[in-house]
Amino acid sequence: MKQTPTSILTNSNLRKTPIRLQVLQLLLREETALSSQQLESNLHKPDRITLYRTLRTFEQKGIVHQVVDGTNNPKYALCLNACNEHQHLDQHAHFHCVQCGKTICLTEVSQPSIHTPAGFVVQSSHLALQGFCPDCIFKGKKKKSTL
Amino acid sequence: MKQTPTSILTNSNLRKTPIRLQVLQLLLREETALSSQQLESNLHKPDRITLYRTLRTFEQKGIVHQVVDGTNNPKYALCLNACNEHQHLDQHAHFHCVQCGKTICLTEVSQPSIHTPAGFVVQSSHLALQGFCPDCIFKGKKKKSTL
DNA sequence: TCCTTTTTTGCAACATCGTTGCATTTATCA
DNA sequence: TGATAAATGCAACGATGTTGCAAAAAAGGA
Ligand SMILES: [Mn+2]
Ligand SMILES: [Mn+2]
Ligand SMILES: [Zn+2]
Ligand SMILES: [Zn+2]
Repeated sequence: MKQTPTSILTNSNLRKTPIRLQVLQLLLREETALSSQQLESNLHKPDRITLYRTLRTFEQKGIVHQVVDGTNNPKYALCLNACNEHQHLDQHAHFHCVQCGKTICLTEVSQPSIHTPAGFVVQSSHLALQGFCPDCIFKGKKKKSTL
Repeated sequence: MKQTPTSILTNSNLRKTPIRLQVLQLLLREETALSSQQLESNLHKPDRITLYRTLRTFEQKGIVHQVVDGTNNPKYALCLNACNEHQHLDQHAHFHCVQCGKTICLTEVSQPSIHTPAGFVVQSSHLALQGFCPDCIFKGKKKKSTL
């Protein structure tokens, strides 16, 4: 079934409030991961604190996952359907375009298997790639998008 | 030749000031990457602003590299000798211990080669691993170290 | 529709992190 | 031991993120 803001909130037993619906709408429309600032500047009646709480709630419920893209500026993207309040299953790489600033989930690129030095026990990993996204390889697009 | 705080500053044409010498001493002694807060709390007469400027200068000169360990809290570690003011060559993975909080450069683990989707041009990457470090696999050590 | 219950919001207040401008101090070297 | 350039220390500011608490709003049943 296709996901809608309403269906997502219903499935997670969360009330349908304006900010939550708007955040989900933005994340569903964009294919990219968004920072809290990017979300805030695209909301209708934004309240910083409510947005932070919204994102935390979504993360706890398995609706969004926090993205590590190497900028030390946390981004948020929709989880795959398999995630829920008990576990996150978002083991894919992420790409950050140094030209337009977009951060993209590479859902088809799974975490590489690493030969870790003896004595280390790896539980999870983040792979963040930097470079040029398909839109930016060709000359035209130069400016950072606000979304 | 063995690196000392003094030799490092001399090689980079930087003046030998107390804070710079202390930061280098800490980074040389610890095998781990340290955050600006961790550094600050282990300095003798710390000034936050001077420390930030010190770290920025060191990064520009190829003395330290900023470490992405997945916590969104930037860490700093000494570069290999090959780095300089023109280029950084620190393409290794980093490990963050969820028990003791230490972040360790895995200099022997180089970046994995990734099969990126068509259209993306990768220039650099960060691989951050999370789990238990050798010191923390066995029961004893439970508390986060301040260094 | 209206009332009750529970969740969610909005605001104030605060903490941490990081940056810039500028006058003062200090390291370096002649 | 000065002269000079580099580095520091401080004030001031902006951005980010958190908590407590009273007010508002969503949900569901009467
Ligand atoms: Mn993702
Ligand atoms: Mn490193
Ligand atoms: Zn791009
Ligand atoms: Zn450890």
